[in-house]
Amino acid sequence: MTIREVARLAGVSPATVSRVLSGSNHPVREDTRRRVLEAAQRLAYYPNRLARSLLRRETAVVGLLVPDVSNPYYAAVLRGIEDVAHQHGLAVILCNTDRDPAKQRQYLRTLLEHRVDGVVAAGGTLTVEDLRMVDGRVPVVAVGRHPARVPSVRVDNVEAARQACRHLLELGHVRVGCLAGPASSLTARDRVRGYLAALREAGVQPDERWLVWSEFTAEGGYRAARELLERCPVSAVVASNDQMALGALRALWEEGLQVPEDVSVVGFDDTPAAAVSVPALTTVAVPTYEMGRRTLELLLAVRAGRRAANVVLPTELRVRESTAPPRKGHAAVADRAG
Amino acid sequence: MTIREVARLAGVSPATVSRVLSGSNHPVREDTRRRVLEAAQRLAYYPNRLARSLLRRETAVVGLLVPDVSNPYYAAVLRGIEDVAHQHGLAVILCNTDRDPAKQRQYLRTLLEHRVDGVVAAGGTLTVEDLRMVDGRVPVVAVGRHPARVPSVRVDNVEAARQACRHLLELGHVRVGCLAGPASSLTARDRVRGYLAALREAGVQPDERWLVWSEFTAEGGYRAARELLERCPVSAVVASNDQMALGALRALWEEGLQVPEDVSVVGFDDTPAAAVSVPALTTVAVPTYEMGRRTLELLLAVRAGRRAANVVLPTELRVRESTAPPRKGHAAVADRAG
DNA sequence: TTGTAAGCGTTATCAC
DNA sequence: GTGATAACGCTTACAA
Repeated sequence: MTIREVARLAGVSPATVSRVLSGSNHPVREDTRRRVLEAAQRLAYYPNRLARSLLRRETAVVGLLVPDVSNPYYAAVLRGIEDVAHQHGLAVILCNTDRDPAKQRQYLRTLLEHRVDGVVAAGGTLTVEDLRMVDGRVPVVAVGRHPARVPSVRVDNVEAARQACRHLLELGHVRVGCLAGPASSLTARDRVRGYLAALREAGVQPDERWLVWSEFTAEGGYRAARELLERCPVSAVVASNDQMALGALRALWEEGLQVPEDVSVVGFDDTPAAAVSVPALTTVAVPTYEMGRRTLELLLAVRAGRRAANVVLPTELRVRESTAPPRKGHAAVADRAG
Repeated sequence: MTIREVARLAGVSPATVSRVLSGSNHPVREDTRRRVLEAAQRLAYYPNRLARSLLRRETAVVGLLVPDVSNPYYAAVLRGIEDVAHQHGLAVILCNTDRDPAKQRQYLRTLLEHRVDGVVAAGGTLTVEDLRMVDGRVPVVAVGRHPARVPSVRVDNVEAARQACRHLLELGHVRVGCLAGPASSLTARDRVRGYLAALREAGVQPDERWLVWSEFTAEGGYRAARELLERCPVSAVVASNDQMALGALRALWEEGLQVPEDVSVVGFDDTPAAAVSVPALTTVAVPTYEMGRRTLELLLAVRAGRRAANVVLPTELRVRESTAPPRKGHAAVADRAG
């Protein structure tokens, strides 16, 4: 089923069919157009984009490199990206890198071979070397903090974490723990930096035992919280995302500690689960979906040769039920967690 | 940067370059091969798959139609699909249909135009009409229950829900509510059927007030649970997925009801959050990731013309902390929820 | 307003 | 073992 067969059925040349079907603005007589449309319809003809792309040197496909879609954070970003892509008639190829440099290079190679019109890198895993490989062949943009110098959309995680920690400090907490994401993640590191900054600004000397590195998962948060409780007493905890916070809630509960009475907990991202947990999580809302949308808009801008300014989206602390002032004398915490 | 330039630099013909680079088994002298590889390396040459695909009539791309990636269920399935695809050198184009028939048709059209080598449909949204459109142009397989007759990978949701409900019945519950997913979802309907079947098998006449239809989200579960509590007292609830169950936990807690002492709750899917919630959710584990893997393997089989038998994967009830026998006389429940 | 023909970058076929 | 050449299915000068 090719353009020639449609042309034959409609009694016109392939060129005319192309002009009708490809949305060219070349003039075509109205009834010719109708005949072509009808023929295409009858034959259930779908133009071959490979042929078109080969000629036009653009594919209307973009690639997305992401550590792992099953992480709700990236799933939300992806959704934003895909929505805007779809609006603009672009298809999205998904690549799960697992933060593995070799895997990522391999994906990048494939995307290049497919001659994608753009690449979106999420999760900060794109190296300078990767970027050299891509170099001018295809526009690249990033979501979230990134080592390589490419246009990006992100939030200020340092500031956001500082805000979260300050909330705790203002409630009167002094011994504030931090359940950090993997140190390989720039986002995780930024959130730790904000946490530490808030402490220092409040004149609190951070105790290194307060900081536990772990994974961005419920299980990771659970383990980190247990580790923290073993190390030393704290009256509050800032987790690096909501799943970790939820895991921490569980660990605290297992130790017989009440949230927020014995220990306050703040999460990050404001995923749907945060609002319905018991207690509902105080958390820093990160506009993940919107970040995805803006990222693709940025890519579109770069592709069109327009000026592409980096975008920093705002975060917002949502105070719910998991934070409160510390107990008067929180000996109880010290005792249990000791 | 084309194959001719590589050929020129290596001092050979394009044909030879192709033979070296495309993994053909046509013989090439060892040192010629080396020269070609070197030239390709030096020029950072990436073969153009559009040209290759046009000729070979296969693209090494598959399309995935899914209601919404930000739903963790589909994200997990997608991850399984993408992993196997990647292992076989296939790229995956992601399409979020939002269960919108028009949107889905549009995506299907795009996939057809891109000449994908296969289509995976998830979420049971593929209509018979859609299927006719695709008809023999490209293999199609499905994950989950499906109206159209295509090879599929699924679990027996009726049986799984029956198992969940029976667990409650065996604990001694009689008034068992059901928080159902959207009636537009075949999976949701199957889970309701299993729930009803278990009741009938136990000689319990289902009260229609026990069944509340809602969304597959935490918010949906929360609302459905509130609705149920307003309607009539129940001592147990089977939710149609874990997020709904989590939302129900919250609603119950707001009413001052203890889980599992006052009301037992069972979830569905066994997402990571289920294990760390308080109380930890009793739930029916659904092998989402594995379903994704098997689905792509099925597609590969169909594509290769091999026999493609439908796959039904097992589910497993995981009893944790959210279910227990009902209170002796559960007047308390009736009172509060009345 | 329509048609003819060249060519996008590969690979398969055939000759050498 | 290697090279010339003809497609693959479309779009776009250019000609009519």
